[in-house]
Amino acid sequence: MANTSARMLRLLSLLQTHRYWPGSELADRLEVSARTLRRDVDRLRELGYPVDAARGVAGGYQLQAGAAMPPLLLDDEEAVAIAVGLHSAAAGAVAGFEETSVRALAKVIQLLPPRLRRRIDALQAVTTPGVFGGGPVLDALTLTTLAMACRGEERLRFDYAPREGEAARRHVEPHRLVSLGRRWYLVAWDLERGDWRSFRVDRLSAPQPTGARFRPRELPGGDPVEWLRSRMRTIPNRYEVSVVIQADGATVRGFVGNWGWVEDLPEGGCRLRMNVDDLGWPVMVLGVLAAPFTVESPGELRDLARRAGENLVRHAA
Amino acid sequence: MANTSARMLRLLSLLQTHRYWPGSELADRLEVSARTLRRDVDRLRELGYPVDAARGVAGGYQLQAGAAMPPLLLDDEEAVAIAVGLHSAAAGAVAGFEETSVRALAKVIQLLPPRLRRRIDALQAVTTPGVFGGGPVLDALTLTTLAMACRGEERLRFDYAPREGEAARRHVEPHRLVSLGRRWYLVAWDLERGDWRSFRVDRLSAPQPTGARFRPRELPGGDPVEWLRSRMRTIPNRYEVSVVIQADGATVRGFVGNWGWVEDLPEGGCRLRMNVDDLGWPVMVLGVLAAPFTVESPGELRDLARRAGENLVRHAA
DNA sequence: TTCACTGCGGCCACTTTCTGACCGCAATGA
DNA sequence: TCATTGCGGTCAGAAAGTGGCCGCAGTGAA
Repeated sequence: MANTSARMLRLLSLLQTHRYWPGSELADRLEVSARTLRRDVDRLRELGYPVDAARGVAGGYQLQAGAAMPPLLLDDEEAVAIAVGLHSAAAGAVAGFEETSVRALAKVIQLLPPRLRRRIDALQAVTTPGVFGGGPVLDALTLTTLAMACRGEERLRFDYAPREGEAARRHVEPHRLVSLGRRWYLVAWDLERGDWRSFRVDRLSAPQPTGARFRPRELPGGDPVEWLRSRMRTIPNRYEVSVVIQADGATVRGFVGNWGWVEDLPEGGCRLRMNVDDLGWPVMVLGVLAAPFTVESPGELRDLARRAGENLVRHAA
Repeated sequence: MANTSARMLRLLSLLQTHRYWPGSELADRLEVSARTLRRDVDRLRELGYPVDAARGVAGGYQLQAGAAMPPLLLDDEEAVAIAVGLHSAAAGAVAGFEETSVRALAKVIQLLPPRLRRRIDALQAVTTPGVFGGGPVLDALTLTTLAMACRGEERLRFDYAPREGEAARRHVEPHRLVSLGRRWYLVAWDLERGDWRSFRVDRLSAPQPTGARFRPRELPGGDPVEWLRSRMRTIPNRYEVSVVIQADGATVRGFVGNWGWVEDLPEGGCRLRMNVDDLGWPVMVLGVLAAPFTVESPGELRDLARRAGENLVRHAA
């Protein structure tokens, strides 16, 4: 039967790569009779994959979008592209998709043949550098290891360097990875302390799944993001930027994309709000927009902008 | 046999989502005896998927990375995350991966159930806004339609508005999508003109696969990217930026990531090179680095930086 | 060390499915 | 009109999948 199953997969793969296939060619490639091919196609249809067929002189088969996602049969290139895309999405390139991307990435990485993995590792750190300074640089491996441990409900040991105090080895039951304010946190049950804790992933190193599985405990309140947020409230460390800019709202919006909120003002111009760790980014935006602006908050942004401006003028002579 | 095949896929899916599975549970879920499960696992192994097994009291099965990429069995969330990640990678979020990402995206989109497709469409244009102004905004649908037509070797009609002259309907045999300098081009055999042509994707609209398949012709020289580049040489429109910065090379590198090349200078500092359409981006970098710099080229960058600086100083008061 | 647990794989008998060959039918487009 | 191509019924022989049984072999806790 390995034959049949494998053949079905091959058929699906063929249908996925080329849009149209004449039946005779498919039968040829699969090394079966046309009758059997028809039966295979039927089987696919029974499994819920909608295979269209066209009769007549230029007939053939084609796979259409259906109710369920068929198994994706990827070649090397595609697998790498997917991993890389998820990588950058996990790093925050697409706001709101960090966590889902990491989960998907963990799955892909786990299955990726080593030779492809090497190609991706070469692309290194998860935090896309260059978008703007923000966010600590993380090891993709660390992040996906954690994601896999969460998914697999597997205990975990790692070194953790808290803000104060000494680094120490921890032993936890990982619960969820949460991306909050351009930082990653692991929410986990600390086995030694017998309580829920959160760990900043960038302070964590050498994670090792122990292999021991566990039955997940219930997090108080249920929602890890809420739990973490309420925990973080005591340590606010971000800037609330608010700037009025004498420029078209649409232009500004196009510029900051989903890294900020732009509100059109009735008297013309717009107000830009951003939440950032690092004021470098708003300064960049102001610098390149080349439009009059007024900083409402924070004061530090004003100083930073002035200094940046002076630096530019001085050296652009 | 639909049973067996479907069961194998389900087994693979189970092994992909949870890292460890006790055999009894798998057998339970698949509604077969333990003996048959063992056989199924064997079959997977025969197909090349390395399933590890652990004996003893906490035994179980687990899927490992193997030589080939197994079929990815995705749930809704993951499929969306992958599409979104590829989206942003196709838009140039990860330099050098635009084309592969579009190819992979085309495959995913083609298979995506409509309800998921809607979720992704809601995320709109392919060009991630906000990274910096550059790049025209493209419709993801257009791009993937083209990619699918290329892959499927299917003739295509579309409206094309050349730089000069009137828009007209074209009929082509699509060959390859090429991303060059933050723009997308379709390299195709123009059926009316009987010659190879390149089309800027952002000037192209209403693409429609005709359904007619064709046997791909050979592009002169073979390499579409080279072919296109040599064609473009007559119309250069990018800036070659070169700036010496009195700052640590590593810092700068961390900032510009793969949007530029940083070269450490023996006398200290570094030289940053970038290829851009829009000088806004290098100005941003210079602005936020807050380090002395010297613009080597182009002259326009100097002016732009000065103006941006003056603007910052004036309004940051 | 012992013992319970779990995976491994041979064997058997029975059942189910798969396969290729043949057929006539139906849709398609030249 | 006609060649082409997909559809699906039927048949008989071949191939496979299945559950139940067995003893064996690692593993880790008591």
